This record gives sequence, C-alpha cells and structure tokens, in this order.
Amino acid sequence: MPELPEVETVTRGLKKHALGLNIAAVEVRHHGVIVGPSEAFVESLRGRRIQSVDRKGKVLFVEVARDGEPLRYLVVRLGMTGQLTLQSREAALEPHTHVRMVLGEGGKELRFRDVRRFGNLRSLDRAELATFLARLGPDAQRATPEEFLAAMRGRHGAIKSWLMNQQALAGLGNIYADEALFAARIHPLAQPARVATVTALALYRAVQKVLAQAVARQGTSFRDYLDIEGRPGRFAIKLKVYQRTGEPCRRCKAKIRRVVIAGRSSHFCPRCQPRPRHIAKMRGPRAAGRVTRAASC
DNA sequence: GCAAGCCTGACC
DNA sequence: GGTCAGGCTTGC
Repeated sequence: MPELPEVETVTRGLKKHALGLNIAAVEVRHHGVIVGPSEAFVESLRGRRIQSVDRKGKVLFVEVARDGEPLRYLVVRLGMTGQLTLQSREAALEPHTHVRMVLGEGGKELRFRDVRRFGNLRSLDRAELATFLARLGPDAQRATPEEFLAAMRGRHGAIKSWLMNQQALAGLGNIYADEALFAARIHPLAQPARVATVTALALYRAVQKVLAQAVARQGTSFRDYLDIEGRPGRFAIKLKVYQRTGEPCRRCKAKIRRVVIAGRSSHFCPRCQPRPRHIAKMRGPRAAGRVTRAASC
C-alpha cells in the first residue's frame, strides 16, 4: 500500500518523465474516483501543460498551466491500492484503470488504476489546494525535530494512532508506523504526551531512517512493488515487525505480538517495546501512573 | 473474514 | 477540541 516513500517515488518519476508535457486528452472511465463533477475535472485539465510535481505526505499534486489562465492542480490520493503509471498509449488496458490522460505527442499516457477505489483524483485551484494541504500535519520526512515534538504535545491517544493521523503528521501508514515504533522501542499504546523527550527524538530519527531507507529502495523496485500487491514479499525493506505476528523478533527472539488499535492491527515486540506504566495491563490507553521509561531488551 | 486509508459521525 | 468506531471496496 502506498505510503510516503511510494508517493515520493511516483513524484520523482513524474518529474523525470512528464514535466513540460501537454495533457492532450482526459478520459474518466469510472466517475466514482473523481471528487466533484468529472466533466469539470476533464475540462479543467485538458490542454494544460505539466509545470511541476510535488507531494505533501501521501498527497501528490501536479501543477498544470495554460497561457493567460490561473494555475490548476491535479491532486492525487493513491489510497490503498492506487497506482499512477506512465506508459504507452498502446499498452493493454489493465482492469480497474479508472482514468487515462494522453500526454504530449509521444504516445505516452498517464493512467490511474485502483482496485479498491479508496484513492481519488481532483482538480483544485491554488487557494483550494492551499486549504486542502493545510489540513495535513507537517510532512513526516521534511519535519524538523522541533515540529515533530510540537505535534506530539498534548496528544493522549495511542502513539500508533497519532503516527498514522495525517492531520498530526503526514505520510505514515500502518507499515512504517509499526516499523518506526519498533526501531525507537516504543510500545504502540504509549501516549505521545507522556513519552520522554529523548524517546520522542529517537522516534523522530526512526521515522526519518525508515522513510529514507524505503525511498532509497522503492526507487529501484517500484515496478515490482506495483506488480505484486498485498504480499509481505513485495517490500524491498526487510520488515522487522509488520505482519510478523508469532514470529521471533529479529533483535531479541521474543514472539512478535499483534494488538488492534483504533481498528488497525499493530505489530510489536513485547520485550523490545515494553508497555509503559501509564498503560493498563490488558487494553485501553487509559490508566493511572507515571511516565516512566522501562528498560529495553 | 480480513486488510488497508480516510471520511463521517458519535462520544466525552 | 481530541479520540475512536464504522463504513466504504475487493482480492485473498
């Protein structure tokens, strides 16, 4: 599933191969993936030139321009199974291809494919884009340690949920959230507000490291990643905890455990990520206690 | 039946 | 305001 590193990879790919190209034609094959009326979507993009490509968190946006008209932005959310690919116009149309855009004269085509249709596309003007992006917290990869610590302040829910909350910090999904917590040796139910500053900084570094590694590898294996969807083997990175329930921790051999937090499965090592005192024994983030840091394995 | 990201609505 | 359950979708 696409998280920040995958979106970053797509962004780089578009910058490399689609900048300066004209959107000659737009075809919406499934209207459900377009936010707003699809006729307006098509009209607002057709005949415009791709001027820049960027992302914030998992949101990708393509700036398109036409002489004498205000800028517009194609905003893409890949959701869970969304794919944005650049291929030849003649290439066979794969199932669940919902949008096609003919680019330039070279027979290239940008395609949006999404089996589960959690992803979507929309066309926004500059002000709308600003509002849209303002709803997101700082980008997980570009945030400074100060911004990261500030975002954690006053948060009392599970730190796992916080990491995945795009309004708090933009870019992490379930996989990298689990992996970053493991790297920083933090229990997924710990409360952000009660995590010691040194530990919070360890988490900041873990997030940076996990994302950087993923970006570095997806850059070369993205194609494979797209092809093999939904299997643990698809990741270039060796996962330490994600979907390894019952398997031995790669660090200490304890059995990896799984708990459901806010409806999402969370994987952690009970020895490397000890339960903080402020978390009650069986479940529920609410309990009395101190902010003590337990020792790691 | 489960998994995912994200939105809506309910709760305190 | 923060927090969280539920629902969407479909292949395994």
